[in-house]
Amino acid sequence: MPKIVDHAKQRADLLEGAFELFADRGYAALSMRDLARGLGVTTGTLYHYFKSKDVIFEEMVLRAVARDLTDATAELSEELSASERLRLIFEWIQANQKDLRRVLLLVFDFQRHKGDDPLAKGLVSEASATYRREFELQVGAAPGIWPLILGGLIQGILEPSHEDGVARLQAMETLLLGARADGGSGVD
Amino acid sequence: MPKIVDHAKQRADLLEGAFELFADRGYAALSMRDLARGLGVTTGTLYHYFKSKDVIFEEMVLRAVARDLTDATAELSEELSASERLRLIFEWIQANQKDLRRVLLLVFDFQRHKGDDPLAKGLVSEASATYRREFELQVGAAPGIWPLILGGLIQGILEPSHEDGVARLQAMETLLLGARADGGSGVD
DNA sequence: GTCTATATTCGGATAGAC
DNA sequence: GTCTATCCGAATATAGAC
Repeated sequence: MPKIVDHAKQRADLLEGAFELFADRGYAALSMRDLARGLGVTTGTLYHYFKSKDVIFEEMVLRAVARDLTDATAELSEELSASERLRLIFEWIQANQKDLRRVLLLVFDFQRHKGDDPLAKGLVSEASATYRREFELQVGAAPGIWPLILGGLIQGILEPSHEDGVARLQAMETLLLGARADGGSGVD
Repeated sequence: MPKIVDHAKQRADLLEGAFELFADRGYAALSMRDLARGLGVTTGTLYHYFKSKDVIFEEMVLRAVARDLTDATAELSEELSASERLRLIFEWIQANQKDLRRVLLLVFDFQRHKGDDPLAKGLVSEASATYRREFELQVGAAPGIWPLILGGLIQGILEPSHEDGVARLQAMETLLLGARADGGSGVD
């Protein structure tokens, strides 16, 4: 009788571990060999569960996005105002900013390595849009708020010493109120 | 007497060409051989003018920053209001966004390759701070405006199809006015 | 271990000002 | 012709992949 393993769970576990390894070393620099070694399996096992390095990367990204969205919105209830939801999401982002920055850098490394491969671009823009849409669903689509979120993360990468999350949250609230005052249909 | 070439000009020309090559291929993927070949010289020549690949990269970045600042602020006069200056700078950024995005991606590639080398971090944060300080000098330090600039560029990298510069400019003007109304001492 | 590719070095060739 | 900054590219050393 063959050894029975939960195929889906094994895949999920591998993807989970792959995230840490990719985030640390980048897409290009992490070979399948290193990935396997870091996961405690062989390349043969990896290829048994996944068709290619790209497939691993793609599934890992989609998984991470889904987990983030669940996690970030877990405590948001319908009864909260847009402003309160914004504050809670902002706090989640601040708490997870280290990981979020690693993801951004990983995505840029992936993009660079793939040149202008349309598949890669599609994955990146789809993942990015998923975050953005959920954010706009939660707090409204006031122009500028989402780029301000992204910009805050980038600023933290570029100039770690020069950060002021509180001021940025206030700026986002200003934008939120501004859009409300307009007549509400603020579309970015 | 020896052959005379304008040493400073030759350095500048090499750095100029190096920018295009680095921006296209990234820091890690561009070897000194390829760089030399792309510039129409040999590695020997390169090392005659520069101590190392890192020095080339650093000088090239500082040069590009200086050129950008001169270029972006060329048409700004003292008589313009902060809001008008913001608009002109924003238009310059929009016109040069393709290059600016390439520079951002290049910097991220450099950072990844250098790990947490403090010299590399210093270069990146110094360059970033130079842009930011000049911007704040020109339009004021209203919280959120600078990250919003960065975020717009990043959004363009991640989701090229979903861009709205006009809305972002309006958001920045809102933030500018908000800071003014506060009493003016809005520090990010 | 071998093989490949890299950043860097160095002894010599070249050009052109005097 | 002399001199030397400039330029060349094979050689070196080192690192990593396999």
